Amino acid sequence: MFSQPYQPEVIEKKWQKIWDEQHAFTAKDDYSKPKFYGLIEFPYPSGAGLHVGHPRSNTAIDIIARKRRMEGYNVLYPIGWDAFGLPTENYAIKNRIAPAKVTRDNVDRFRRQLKRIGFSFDYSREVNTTDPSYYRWTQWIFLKLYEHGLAYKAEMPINWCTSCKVGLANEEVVNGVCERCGSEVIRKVKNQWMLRITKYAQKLLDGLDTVDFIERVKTQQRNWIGRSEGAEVNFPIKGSERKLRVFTTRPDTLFGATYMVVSPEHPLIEEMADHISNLSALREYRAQAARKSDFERTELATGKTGVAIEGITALNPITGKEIPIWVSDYVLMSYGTGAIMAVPGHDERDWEFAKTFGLPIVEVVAGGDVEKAAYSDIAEGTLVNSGFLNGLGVDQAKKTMIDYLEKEGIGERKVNYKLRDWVFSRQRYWGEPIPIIHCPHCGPVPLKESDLPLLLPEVEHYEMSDSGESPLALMEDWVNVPCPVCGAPAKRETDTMPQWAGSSWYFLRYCDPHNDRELASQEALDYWMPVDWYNGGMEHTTLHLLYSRFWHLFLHDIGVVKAPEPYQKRTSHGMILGENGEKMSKSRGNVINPDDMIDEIGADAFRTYEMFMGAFDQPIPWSTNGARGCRRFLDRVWRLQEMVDSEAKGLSKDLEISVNSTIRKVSEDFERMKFNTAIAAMMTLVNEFYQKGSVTGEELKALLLLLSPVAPHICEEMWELQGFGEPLYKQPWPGYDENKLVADEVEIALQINGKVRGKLMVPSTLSREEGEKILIDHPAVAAGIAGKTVVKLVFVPGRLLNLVVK
RNA sequence: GCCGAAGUGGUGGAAUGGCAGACGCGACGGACUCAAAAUCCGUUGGUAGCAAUACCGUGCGGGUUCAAGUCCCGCCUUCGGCACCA
Repeated sequence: MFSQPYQPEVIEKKWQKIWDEQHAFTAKDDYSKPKFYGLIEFPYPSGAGLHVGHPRSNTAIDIIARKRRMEGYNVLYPIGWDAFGLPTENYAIKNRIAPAKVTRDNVDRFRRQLKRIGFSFDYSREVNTTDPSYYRWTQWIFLKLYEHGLAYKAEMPINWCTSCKVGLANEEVVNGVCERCGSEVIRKVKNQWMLRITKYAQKLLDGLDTVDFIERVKTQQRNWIGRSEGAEVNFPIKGSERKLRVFTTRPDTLFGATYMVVSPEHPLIEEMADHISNLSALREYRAQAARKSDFERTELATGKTGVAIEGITALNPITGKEIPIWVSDYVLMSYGTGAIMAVPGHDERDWEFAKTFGLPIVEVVAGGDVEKAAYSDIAEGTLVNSGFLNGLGVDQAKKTMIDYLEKEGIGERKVNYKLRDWVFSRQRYWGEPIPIIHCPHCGPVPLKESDLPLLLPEVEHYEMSDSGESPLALMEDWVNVPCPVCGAPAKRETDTMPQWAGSSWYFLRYCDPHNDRELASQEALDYWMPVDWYNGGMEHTTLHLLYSRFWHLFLHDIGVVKAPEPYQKRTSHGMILGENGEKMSKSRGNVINPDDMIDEIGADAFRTYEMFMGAFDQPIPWSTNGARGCRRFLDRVWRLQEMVDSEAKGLSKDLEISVNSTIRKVSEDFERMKFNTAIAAMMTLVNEFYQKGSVTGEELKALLLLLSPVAPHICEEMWELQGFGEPLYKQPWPGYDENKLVADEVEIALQINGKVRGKLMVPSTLSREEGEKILIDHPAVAAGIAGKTVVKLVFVPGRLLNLVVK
């Protein structure tokens, strides 16, 4: 009689050691086998340690990776550390410890925590973005981007904390105030490194049609890129050669353009300063707009402000009518041309502005009432008051107008994107140094590839300087170098790269992580890429996921990688909330620590609960009782060993169907990430074993194989205790018998007019005719149809018989 | 305002247009125990009924269908993201 207790704390350590010693999960460099590359977002090793969100993603792909190995694939399931970044630097400043040391400690703790959960990572391929042998290649990619004109320096407004006197990353600005000191954040123009991601806007959009990403990821990226089609049109300025160029998506409404608006920073104002009579008012307005914080700007988004430019007017190029030019901060310098033609009849913002300042509103699309509201319906409206466009629908009018503009040389077709270039500078210490030297004679000079990596020097203080420059600026020995071209005294770039740099290509490094000649060998990249399945958080959709696609598209264009897109499939998990249904956070006091949970119920039960708690793609509150329920389930699985019938061969007759259909359901559900229903199916099977009171060796084998990707330690241990042979991780994934999925007899519902009147066991091969007879004869049905006429009979084999009567 | 996701028992959630509530949590009852814990067995949407059973029930209002949680039209609410993008 089997009586050993289930002790996860013992067997989990035991099997982790065995897997480790046997290199069970090491990806092979055998490029002849079919491969599977599963990826999760590599963690940022924060001081707080692992939280319960990490294991949700990791376990999901771990299940897939373990299943793929059993299916015979050569599997790459790597792990690494995205270790540059602000929290580490801030912690280092506060506690006076070197960031490199903080990172080392945090990585060690994270690795220990992850190992405890039993993920089948290939730890021999670990990468760390702060390792010079890694960031050497991050810098190399930067040089390539620079060489191809995709990295440039520009005056860009950044977030500026008025109290700390430092530039802040967007992530550090919370509700318009500084995350650290709580004071106001304004826009300040600084010289910044930029990456020309906008050049890839169309490719980033087109690529989405070629990959298997969940729809909401595609939609969010499409919205973020924000493609819009229209035209750029030149408006002459009266009595001048200067033209004012605008972008519009509604060229059809050109006849209704009654004024123009330029953004406060528009160059027109200074260029035509001589002709403008209220220059000081305009400059004052511009200064005011600059002083506004982002927060204020959105707060004020309801009301419109503006100043008319006095002294110059524009001409509507179609009607020839003279129209005023205004300045307003609702027009952004960073989109389109920084100037618009205002059509108040058919644009809500223009309408509001016109009403505020008493500007004329002309209806050019009939269908609404332009005195009451802007009419912007493009599907219904018909053009009026528009000369040669009259009577046309909006779509047709757009085409006709653009053709006309191009023929007359007034304007041309144009596509615009909301996507902005990527601000790539941080005035921070803990990031990759940008490998550029600024020479007073030669301008920016890139380092030679052979001089990489450009090491991050050790400094005394990690605080930003008073001028808002990186701490590197104070390192005179490091900063002052001769120009590599002319030898004149020059200075190194002191900004560092943002955290997104290292994570934009880490999946390539995993393919060949120890290569010191190239970022990865061609063969390794050809074999492993693209990533077959990438799971991660929705919060990265328009950041990391977009940035890394951009880098990969670029690396494809310069011949480093074969395929344009890095990820074949992208899925996303729902966030785990606290027990009270709120987001987990220290301040709310509802954080669940995975270590505590594992101490109580073991890693296998923890993994099982992470997958069982609910639909994988939905946000879901944590329930410690629910997690304990999963431990109970594993206890029941363990105790199956007390009821093994060692005499019985194969599957017992009455469980054949259950076992086969469970194998099918679990196999299919794992692929669809329906882990909760897969586990439910296994619970049901275990309940059936208990009903029967015994289990055969074959039945137990099937269960252990199915359960092993979810709860690998207990399954390995039971496999060994039962003497089933070679370790479980080396076993093939179970198949099922198509002929053993349906019972000979099935229960069907008997319905009258769609209402259930009875249930009946019938042979599963029952024909429509036989069914009809049975139905009519059934007492419950006979009573229901007495005195009525049968109109129709609906027969769904194996499901129901429905009689329609009148 | 725009985009997206979602509203089902006390609770987390199941359900290719085909018997709503699988599986788990909680609760209740029973067995074992001196007792408790653990474990095992059972009950658990609502109303009425001793019962068989009947009626009602998937955010709200309509519709399509023999049949709707599921499809269509019109709303309401919650959550997430974006937000003056011309």
